[in-house]
Amino acid sequence: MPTPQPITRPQTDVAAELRSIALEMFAEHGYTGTSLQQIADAAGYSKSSVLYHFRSKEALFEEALAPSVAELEEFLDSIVEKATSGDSRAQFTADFVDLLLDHRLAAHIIINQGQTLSDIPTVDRARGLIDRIGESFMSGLPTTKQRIRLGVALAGAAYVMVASRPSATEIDDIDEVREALIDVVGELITPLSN
Amino acid sequence: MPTPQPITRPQTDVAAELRSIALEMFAEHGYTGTSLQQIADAAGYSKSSVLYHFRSKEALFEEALAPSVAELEEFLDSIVEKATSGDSRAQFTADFVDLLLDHRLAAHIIINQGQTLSDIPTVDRARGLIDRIGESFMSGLPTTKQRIRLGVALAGAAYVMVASRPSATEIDDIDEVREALIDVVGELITPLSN
DNA sequence: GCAGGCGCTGACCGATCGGTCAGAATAATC
DNA sequence: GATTATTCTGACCGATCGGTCAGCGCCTGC
Repeated sequence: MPTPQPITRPQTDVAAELRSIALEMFAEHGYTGTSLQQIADAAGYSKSSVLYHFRSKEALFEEALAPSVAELEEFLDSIVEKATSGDSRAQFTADFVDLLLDHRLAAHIIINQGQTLSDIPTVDRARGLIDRIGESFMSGLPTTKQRIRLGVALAGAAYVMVASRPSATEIDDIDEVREALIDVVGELITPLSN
Repeated sequence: MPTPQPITRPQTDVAAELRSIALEMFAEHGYTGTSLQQIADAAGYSKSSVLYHFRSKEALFEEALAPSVAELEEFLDSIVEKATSGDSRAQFTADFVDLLLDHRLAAHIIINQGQTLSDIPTVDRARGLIDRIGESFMSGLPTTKQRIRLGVALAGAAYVMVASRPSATEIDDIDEVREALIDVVGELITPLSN
């Protein structure tokens, strides 16, 4: 007999299911381009039911994004601890690419729709975190060239992850993508002279 | 007396004005996030008036995007003529960055909202053109690594141009941006071995 | 059995969406 | 000045938007 969960641990967490489906649809069709009705239909519930689990569309959006943003924040804090230990640069790049890959839907949303949705707190916070990457990683005031290299690396990586050719990334070539991304991001993010 | 235009050449082309305003708003708030009412208000006309000049919202969107897409197509044709003349690589990169800068709103829309709006003919055509860049520029079948480098370059550049820090790109540092973009795009797009 | 809470839903709300249409206002033609 | 196009607009349309609410079914604890 499998250990029965003593406290409430619904084997099918409806809220989590909705968050997952919503995140996917927000990434694919945009926040304004996705209606609660569409999310409800995709999940097999009624619109009212979605609004029973989440106060509003914006609340659903924020909760769907929150875990990824939290992990990004955690990642940044761990980076600051290590400071700029020099040779950990390569490790940072690999970890960062893995973070992006793990949260590619959220990353895609923040990068592509970030400016549009900057009045949503979680999105705004995420954008601030991205700025922190630049500040902490590049010594002192970043030059225009450095800012552009970082921007190209972030937006480019986010785009490639979701838009990679036809549809969803196939599992068998994800390692190839990962390797190529680490390569190109590392190249862009390494602070060159000037 | 300045030469009076013999045929109708309205000194203030309302349709062009609407296209311009609409393009800006579509880029900033997304296609689905921008309503005809908002465009009309921004232009100082009524919604009915906008629909007098354009058959539909989608038609306005397509016409606002069309000139940029046409110029991209022209650019690609001129590239094919030159074939791969080798040393013109640098020239290509500079021309390409200039093209992106000249049409940065349209580029931003196509890159960021392209997959969402791929059912709109002009957008779909533009995405096809972008694919052509990859095919024509990289010899034979592009490897995963090459495709990713191109994707990063395109999406990254498009992002930087519109999202470049606070708001609209200031005129005085546009040369600096241009230079940095040419540098980074050139670096990414140059087909390395493997 | 039954009371009560939880998950869920349909009906409904005001607002706004893209779009139509008849007609007012303006400009051009004779 | 009268006629005719050309712009432009308010009123209106059905559909959909995000969101509210009363209540239905169902499981649980007594």
